[in-house]
Amino acid sequence: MIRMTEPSKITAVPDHQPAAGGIAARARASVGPKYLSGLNPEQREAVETLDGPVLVLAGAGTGKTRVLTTRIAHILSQGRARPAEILSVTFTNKAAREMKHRLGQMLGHAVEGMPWLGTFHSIGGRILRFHAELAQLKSNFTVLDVDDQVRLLKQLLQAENIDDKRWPARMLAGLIDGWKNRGLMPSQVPSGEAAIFANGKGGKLYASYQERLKILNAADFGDLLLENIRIFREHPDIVRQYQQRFKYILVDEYQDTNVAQYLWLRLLSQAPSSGSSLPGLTRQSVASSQDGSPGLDASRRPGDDQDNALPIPGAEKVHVKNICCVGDDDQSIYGWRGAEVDNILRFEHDFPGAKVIRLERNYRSTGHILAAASHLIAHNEGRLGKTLRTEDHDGEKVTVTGSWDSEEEARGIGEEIEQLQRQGEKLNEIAILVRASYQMREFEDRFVTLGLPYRVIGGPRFYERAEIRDALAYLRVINSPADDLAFERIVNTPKRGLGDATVQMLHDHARKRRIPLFEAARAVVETDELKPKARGSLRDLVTQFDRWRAQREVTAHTDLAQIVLDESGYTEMWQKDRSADAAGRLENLKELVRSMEEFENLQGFLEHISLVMDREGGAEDDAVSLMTLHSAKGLEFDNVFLPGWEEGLFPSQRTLDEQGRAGLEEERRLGHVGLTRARRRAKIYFATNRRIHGTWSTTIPSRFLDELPAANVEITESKGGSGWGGSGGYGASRFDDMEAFGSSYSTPGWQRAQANRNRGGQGGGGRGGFEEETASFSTSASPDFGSFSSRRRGPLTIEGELVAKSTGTTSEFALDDRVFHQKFGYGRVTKIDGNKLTIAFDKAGEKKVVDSFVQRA
DNA sequence: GACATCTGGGTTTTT
DNA sequence: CCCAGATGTC
Repeated sequence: MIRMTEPSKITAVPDHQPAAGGIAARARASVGPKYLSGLNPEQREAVETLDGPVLVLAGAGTGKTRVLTTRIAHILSQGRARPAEILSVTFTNKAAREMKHRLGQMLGHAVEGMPWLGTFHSIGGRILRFHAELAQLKSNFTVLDVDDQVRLLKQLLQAENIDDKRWPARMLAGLIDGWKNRGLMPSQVPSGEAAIFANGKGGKLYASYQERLKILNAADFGDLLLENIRIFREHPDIVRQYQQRFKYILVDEYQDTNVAQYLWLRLLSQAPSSGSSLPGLTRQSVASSQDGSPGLDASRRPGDDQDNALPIPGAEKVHVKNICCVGDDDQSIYGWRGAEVDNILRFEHDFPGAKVIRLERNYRSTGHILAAASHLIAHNEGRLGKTLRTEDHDGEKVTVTGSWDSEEEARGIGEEIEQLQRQGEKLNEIAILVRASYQMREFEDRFVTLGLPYRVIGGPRFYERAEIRDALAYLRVINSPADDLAFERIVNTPKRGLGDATVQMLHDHARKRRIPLFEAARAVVETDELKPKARGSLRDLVTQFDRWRAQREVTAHTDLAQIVLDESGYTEMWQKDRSADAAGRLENLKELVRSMEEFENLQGFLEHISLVMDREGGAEDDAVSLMTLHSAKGLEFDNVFLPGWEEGLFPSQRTLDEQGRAGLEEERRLGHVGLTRARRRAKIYFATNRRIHGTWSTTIPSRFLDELPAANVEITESKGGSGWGGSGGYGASRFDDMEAFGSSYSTPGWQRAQANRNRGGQGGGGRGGFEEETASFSTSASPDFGSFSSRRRGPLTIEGELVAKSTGTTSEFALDDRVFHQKFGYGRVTKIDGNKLTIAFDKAGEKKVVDSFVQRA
């Protein structure tokens, strides 16, 4: 067994007595229910401590989900509560689904009766629908997504004559979102903050935005919780009702909660008997050792004053009931969108008498990987401190590999993946985790060339796709005629000759009479204010909607959706579209209609679509996963590649600039998350030159590399040779004074990296002459590429890889063939080399691809 | 009103 | 460099 020797930085909680606890646990284990067997003593304690507040600090890979689901099973089987009396919140639908699934397995039947297991937003939305009238909404209100929000704000800005170039709607949306995340209603926004937008109009805009939402019978994501909080505060009888209902509360990923979610939980977690105020709602100052940036600090904290003023009447005495929060402060990576690590750091203070349980036994990674991750995260100061340990063997060391530039990095990783594949590794067990999504393209290009199957995780979600949003807009207008945003979205989609001018006049008309756009349209077609052509198509549209609404009564909602898509000409619009992704979009539309079957009716579907629709699937095929570090949280792979560990990219310069020390610590946690995704192999990369926004710049290795423990890390040479060209002209490193764990590294590569780093400063000009086309060669086939420059300039290198990789068989394609590629669309074959084709794509430009990836068009 | 050209801006992402 | 939004032209 390997034990990390890193001492806990903060030990707010004494260690539990291993002897006594262990014996007691073992004694119980022999008689306990079946679902408890196989839990280690800490996990078991987390499951069995049912009374009072519990914080489970669950490090990466320590069986967090298992504890949560077992705890629910335990509560149920002990008869402590019925399924409908347990509130269990997660952040993502995926996590909620996973819990439901595992619970079903554990209990041996599907968990139909857990209506309150879901995401914060879906549960908040559910509660809000019950009390919609208290928020001046109807229970069929629409949930707006960011796009709708921004368009609405744009309209408000126009109405106020504010230049939306100088004051972009998107920025205002971000501000409002931030306020809502902090639980602030328009009247509670600190005046200083409200004033920063549009010369003091920010607060007023927030207020009028809220008014507009009510008129549109709509709520945004933030409202789903904020309106809950307001209703709870203003109606003690209602909050009491929920407090009584929820006998147990479980929270997943507590480190990611924001202030609003925290307040919401506080309100629900009080014992119903006390209609009391909440101590601990005073959020002043927990130690803020990690807050190094005063400016940011000031902007993050002002909400606190507001929190102090919570208008909750009643006695002092508080009974907090059985709330169990599970989280890992070391995996808090969403501070930039309002998550408050403080929530978890302050748990014991907020919930007096809380029991804190640490899960420190890692069941995922090998010794070296865990040691590297632990050592890295130990550099953070603001943490509760955990000491992860594993009983697994040491395994392979974490590797650090430097390359000349990002192309070489991608090439090297591609080769290593092929190597792993030859060793029998499943591609599904290989992931590349990047800091920023622009890093992905280089890998995609490379994989396409190699013919290596891959999938990108994350990216635009299903319901964010234009075609889905369009289809939904049609259905929204049918369901809710007051939904102006939806109407506006589809009024001229597909093109009907109803452009800006027409819409503008509908707006005027609607505003004058205070009616929705749709009704305005109905009225306007009776007049001759529009040109005959526009008038005709608008009349047709109104008639169509009337007909669809009538059909709704007698037609299944899935059929109706299909009818609407067909009759509106929307399907046809994509059928006619010759672009590469049209086929995929039609497929998505089919998928949308199919997914409607799970819902009772149109109303039910629309209520949930914006909250629970996420893309899934595609996991059947064996493919390498490509994603950001953020979207990797919660996942694990045998083999994890971590490219781009360079100053500026990772840690991200922008985070450092904006959030200072706290930002650096969050970046470091991101590194920790990345490493702990790996079960057996973790491979880190950095490049000396990287192209950012089109220009090449020279970079220096990430300071995080210095923070890895030398004993668990192996420095390897970049495949294909000498790494660093170091073109001089640097200033002193900012990090010379940082503790350098890696200073004892002795391989040539590392020394060169160090030498380069110590000369390093901010990239500055290194615009090397890399304009030449990618030198794609296969190292294994070309052992003697000596120096970088000889590789770079030699024309043969371009052919090297193609020759090496060619199958030798003649391609079934001929020059000038018209072909279609899933990703790049249509194109023409310009060159053939064995099974590798060079294709000039209509949209995507010239690419080299393997012939099996294209078909004749 | 529809299409072409231009400019500016560019982490991370859930709901 | 590459995309989205905004402006300009027919």
